[in-house]
Amino acid sequence: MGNGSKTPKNGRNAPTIADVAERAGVGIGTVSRVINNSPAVRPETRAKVQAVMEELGYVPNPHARRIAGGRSYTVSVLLPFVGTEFYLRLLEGIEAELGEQRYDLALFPLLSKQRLERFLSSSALAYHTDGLIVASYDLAERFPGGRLPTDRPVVMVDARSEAYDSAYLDNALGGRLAAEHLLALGGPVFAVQIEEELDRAFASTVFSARIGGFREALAQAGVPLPEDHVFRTRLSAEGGQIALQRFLELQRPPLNVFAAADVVALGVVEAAERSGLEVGREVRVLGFDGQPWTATRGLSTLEQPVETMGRAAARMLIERLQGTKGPPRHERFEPRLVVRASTQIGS
Amino acid sequence: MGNGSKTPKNGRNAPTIADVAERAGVGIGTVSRVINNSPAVRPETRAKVQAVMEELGYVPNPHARRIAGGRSYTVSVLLPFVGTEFYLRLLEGIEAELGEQRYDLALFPLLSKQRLERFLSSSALAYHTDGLIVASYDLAERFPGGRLPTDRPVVMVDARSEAYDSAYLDNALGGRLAAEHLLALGGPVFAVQIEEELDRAFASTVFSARIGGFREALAQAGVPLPEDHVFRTRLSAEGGQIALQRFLELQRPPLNVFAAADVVALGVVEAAERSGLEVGREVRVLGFDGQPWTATRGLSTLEQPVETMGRAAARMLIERLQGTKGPPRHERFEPRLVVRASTQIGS
DNA sequence: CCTGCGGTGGGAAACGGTTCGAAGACGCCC
DNA sequence: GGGCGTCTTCGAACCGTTTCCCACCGCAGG
Repeated sequence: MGNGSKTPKNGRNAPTIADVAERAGVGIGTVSRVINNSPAVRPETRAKVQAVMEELGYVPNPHARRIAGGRSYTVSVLLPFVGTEFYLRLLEGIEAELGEQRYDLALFPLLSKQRLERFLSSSALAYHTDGLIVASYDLAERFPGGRLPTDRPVVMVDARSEAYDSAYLDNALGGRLAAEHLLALGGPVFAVQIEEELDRAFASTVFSARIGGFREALAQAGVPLPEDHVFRTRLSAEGGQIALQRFLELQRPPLNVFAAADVVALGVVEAAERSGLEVGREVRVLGFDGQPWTATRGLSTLEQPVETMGRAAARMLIERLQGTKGPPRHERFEPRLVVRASTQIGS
Repeated sequence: MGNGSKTPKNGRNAPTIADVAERAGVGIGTVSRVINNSPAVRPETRAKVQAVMEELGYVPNPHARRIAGGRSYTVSVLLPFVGTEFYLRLLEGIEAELGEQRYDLALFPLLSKQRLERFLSSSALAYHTDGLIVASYDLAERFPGGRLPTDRPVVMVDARSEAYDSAYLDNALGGRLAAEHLLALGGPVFAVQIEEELDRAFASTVFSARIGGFREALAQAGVPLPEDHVFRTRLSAEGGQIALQRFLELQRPPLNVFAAADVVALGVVEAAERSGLEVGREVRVLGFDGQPWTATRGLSTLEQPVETMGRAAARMLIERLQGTKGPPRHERFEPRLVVRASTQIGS
């Protein structure tokens, strides 16, 4: 096996920093500096090196980076193990921001508490990462001292934490906006609440915050929400279908329904259509999340800036990784009411 | 900051192989051989080294292993992004087997096709692992040539693939067993089928195989299954609730329901209880999966040896990693009927 | 013309492991 | 007693990066 002939193609042995250096006629240190955006490189040199990297398809080996530099340029993202589009969008945002800073991410689905603890303590995993982004759960509060047993920086997203930086949505505000909107339409108001035990391992509070804000705004307007106007279900479209059935037993159309999540709102719409009721007139439905498909289904919703929140979280983490000190910072985001056919008479 | 005093505790700087070697009075090569179960170590030496490793809390750095040895002793597990207990159990099995061989795993939730392709091609991730275990989807068939674009070994679990080793359950057999059992009870038979688009990114075939076997066995017994005796829903307990509602519109109790998944069967049970019907007599319910909680809920089910399948998949992968050649091997597993109160008259 | 200095670039050392050639210890045989 | 395997063990070399020290360059100032 003479290794005289280079095989820099996407084959078994990838090109190394030495290959790049040689081909570009510079030293390995210079290549490293280019990779790490060090300012101490002349623009022409940088361009030349980058061209060679491109040509050779060079990608720095993260394991080597980790071992040499102490950092892996990788962050772990801990996310609930539920299949919703929300997390897809959130990751989109996180990844966009991390990518610009040449960071990678490793996903860690939160399947069980046991697994989480193994992840955090036993260091044997592939998750030897520089920092953590935790989505949707305030994991910190379930550990003694209110802090995760790790010395790496942590940022919360879609959740607020006292102990760590966080980027979160004002869910209660969303509930209040929902109340205002539905009240303006006139007619009785109902709500679909969602069980917090998302995946029977961890509990989130977003849904109760949404319904809480809703209830509060209604009360302030002098229209309290009766208990039987609230239906609780697990997170599924079918739960929304059942909810509307119940509501129709109590009340003849027209009626207004606020669902704490778009998926559930979709079920309400499905059930209405199946019952031959006109959505937007006889049954008005307002969801929450702003999932992409709500536009084509004509579903009114409270849109949250998911990608933006993801980016914000990633940015905060990177700043911490670069040494920023100081008390936890919190970025608050607001949902935006998007009115579509499902809460508008006719088209 | 004199570093004269060692801090081998679980602090910032973990002990290295050199620390262990020094403390044990051996060379680093010997320590490495102990770590890797090389036979060329005297038992007493091995014991001594292991004692020191224990004492120091030494864990080999996977990045260093990867860089030095070419392997990372880590395998990726690709799994659908749905929050079911099935995957928890599957991972339990996989992890048990891998752990015995000193391998770690990195989870990769299959959120979208786009993300999968990035994972497989762009090598920049932390997922520089030695092999892949793919759960539930025959991902291979969606790539040109019917093979994943990777040269690392691949094993399928809970799915069968022509191109790769696989450990899978005979779902059709489960359906047939279900049919036999329900027929023996007497009375009309219904089925709840589940949408294959588990998480709207990838499609699985397990549910249609289950219902397929069910239908086939019924037909053979001369009791074909009418179309309106099959209700389709997404995977959720509420879907089961709605299904029973529909069935009760067509048929007065007693009736028998086979649900293609335990979660859905649970919904059927819930709906029956809410309607004041006696489960096991007026409504008989049979699930599929053998989730741990079925025991306490008295739900009859087709139990699958999930952990065992996971172990089998991991074992096959490790063998491949150790150089085993040859055509794809397939391990077939069979579900086992567990009869409980939900398909038994009285207690 | 010499000196000093900021801006660049080169490459040795280090990171924490694996691997492999070499060497020591020991027992056996002639 | 010397020759020769076998069984263990040692530690240097290496994996692909980062980091740091030093050298070099060109230019302004004395």
